[in-house]
Amino acid sequence: MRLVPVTIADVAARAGVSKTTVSRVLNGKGELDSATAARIRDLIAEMGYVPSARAVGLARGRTRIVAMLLPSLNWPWMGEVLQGVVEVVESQGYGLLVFTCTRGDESLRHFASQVSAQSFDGLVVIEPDGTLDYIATLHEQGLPVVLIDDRGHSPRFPSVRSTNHDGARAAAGHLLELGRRRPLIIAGDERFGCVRERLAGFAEAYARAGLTLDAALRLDGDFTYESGRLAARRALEHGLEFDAVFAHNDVMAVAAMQVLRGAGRRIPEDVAVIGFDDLPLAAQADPPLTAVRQPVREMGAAAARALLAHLAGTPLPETPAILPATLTVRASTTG
Amino acid sequence: MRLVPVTIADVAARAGVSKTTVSRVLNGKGELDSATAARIRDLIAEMGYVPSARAVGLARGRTRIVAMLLPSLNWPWMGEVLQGVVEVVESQGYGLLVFTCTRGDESLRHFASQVSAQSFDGLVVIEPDGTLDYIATLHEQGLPVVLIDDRGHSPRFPSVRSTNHDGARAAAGHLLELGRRRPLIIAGDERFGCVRERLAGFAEAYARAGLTLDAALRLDGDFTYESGRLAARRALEHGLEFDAVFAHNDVMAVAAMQVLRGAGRRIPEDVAVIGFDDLPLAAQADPPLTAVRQPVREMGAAAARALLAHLAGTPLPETPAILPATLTVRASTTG
DNA sequence: CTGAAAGCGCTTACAG
DNA sequence: CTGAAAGCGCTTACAG
Repeated sequence: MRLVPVTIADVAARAGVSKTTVSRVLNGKGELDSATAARIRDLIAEMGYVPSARAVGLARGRTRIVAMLLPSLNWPWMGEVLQGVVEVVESQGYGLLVFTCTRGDESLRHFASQVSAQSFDGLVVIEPDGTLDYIATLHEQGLPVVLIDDRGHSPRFPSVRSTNHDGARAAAGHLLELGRRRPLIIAGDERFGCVRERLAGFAEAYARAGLTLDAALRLDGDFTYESGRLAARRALEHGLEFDAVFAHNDVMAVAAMQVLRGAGRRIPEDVAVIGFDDLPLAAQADPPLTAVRQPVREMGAAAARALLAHLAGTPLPETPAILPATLTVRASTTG
Repeated sequence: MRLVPVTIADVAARAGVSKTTVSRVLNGKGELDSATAARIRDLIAEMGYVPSARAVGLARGRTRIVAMLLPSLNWPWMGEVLQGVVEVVESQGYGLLVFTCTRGDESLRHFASQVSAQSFDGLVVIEPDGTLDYIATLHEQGLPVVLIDDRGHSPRFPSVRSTNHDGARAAAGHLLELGRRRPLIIAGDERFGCVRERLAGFAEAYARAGLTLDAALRLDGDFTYESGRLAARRALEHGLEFDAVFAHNDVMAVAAMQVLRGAGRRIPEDVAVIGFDDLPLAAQADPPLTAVRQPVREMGAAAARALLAHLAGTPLPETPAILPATLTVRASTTG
């Protein structure tokens, strides 16, 4: 049965009409006799006819497929984003093609050739390192693109982002309420806009309270578990005095908690700890980790919705869509 | 430029040859004058011509797209599997279409319609709950399918799995070497073949050592963090005596560790703990968790390789491909 | 309200 | 070694 799929010609023949007519009931275009329309509809159901995606795509010049380009699927929150994208895409009857960049240039070549082959109608992207200009080029050439801006790029094409600044400010506000005046900051790489925003938002809340952050209390990590451990160890070795930790992601926060505990610091009594992202591992840490929640799944869904709306005719907004990052309080600060 | 893509007709016209000839150099079929071939090749490069995937697909009756069907992208190891699949698929010039089942029947309807529309050439699947028969049907109807058998289905179509039995036996062997004679087992749902295999493998090692496991020391979880905590709490409340924990995944193992520690048990001195899967969270737990490693990424890659080989003409093996699950020893047992 | 015909951009016998 | 023509399975002016 699958070997001899039914085509529009088969349906037309059995209905005794032209392919044009069948095509019309399929697409609901043009006025047609309601009786024959009903008859054809029944026949379609009975024969289990589904138009070939390939043929429709060629005839219409569209694939009804959306692509997602991302650095790697190994990152902890990548699954969440993808889930947000895929649900929206599927619910509109589109397919989702996934491209990864783990094999460097070769990955990118493969992706580029699929772009040229017009394998999809639009693109949602989380920037693989160093590809922002390339993506901008695609956008300029007319490929509908929406960026999920996890790094604070603020590009000159449509994007979705979250309030890194406000989220960090909320974290600082929470620590201030708890009377913590000497927070240790375990930051990410400052080349990233999101890192600069988080640093600024955090500092702003302290400044408003009339406090200046001690520059010595800032250590830079790279978002990995190991770098979180390292930062905490350094802070201890250098004899830094701090009563809180604000890490730029959950993994570094958890790593720091472990090191501090191992050194005899009580959490949160001696050191209150806050992470960023609020992945499942935050709630499952010991003690459960207070964290700024990034709505990654919603960001994926929002990006997909914007892209699909564009494909349906709505112009893409040129200003980024901004979703709120909010604080989730747990025992690592209020135990 | 993207708005007026170059076609094979454009290349043929500029080269002063027929489309047939261009097609031949594209596909390397038939013998053709090496000089003209070279000239056309240069022209193709110069014009940046890439054949339309839609047109090629229609003409050849193939899409060069592979689909992956899975329950949800939220599961901790799903990203790893997908990564394994996507790398193989991309390296062969195929595209990967991802389908999810988070929206229940509607998701499945969407997927089914894409099957009927012949949107892809083959399928890699991690079984969404209750779809095994449906997938078997697809296979019978001629759709090339490979199952990544995470649950021990042992279906009657091609699959990839890991040695649950041997992995659990290795875990037990390790505990026996450490002199642990009363292991608490936090199992998964026994409806899953993988759970039964792990129980059997674990028991076998103890039996060989002349020891019978105390049935009271087995509690059932459902692979979630909460169920791991609950099992550990129950064990404590019931006053069960145990000197080790073997959990059927890492998350439950970590949850149990936290509860036991909270109750004053030292790990590993009082209780040695072993998980299953060996996700990043195992190495990042405190103490680092000994775990049976499931090669999920390799399983994804193996499934993709088998599928692509089949699409290229090699018959699919009817016996499952079996990858080894091995023990990674860390401080939760040997601290 | 309906159909014949051209076209989407390729591939593939077939003929020379 | 090369090309004309048919075909893949649809959609879409155009005509009636």
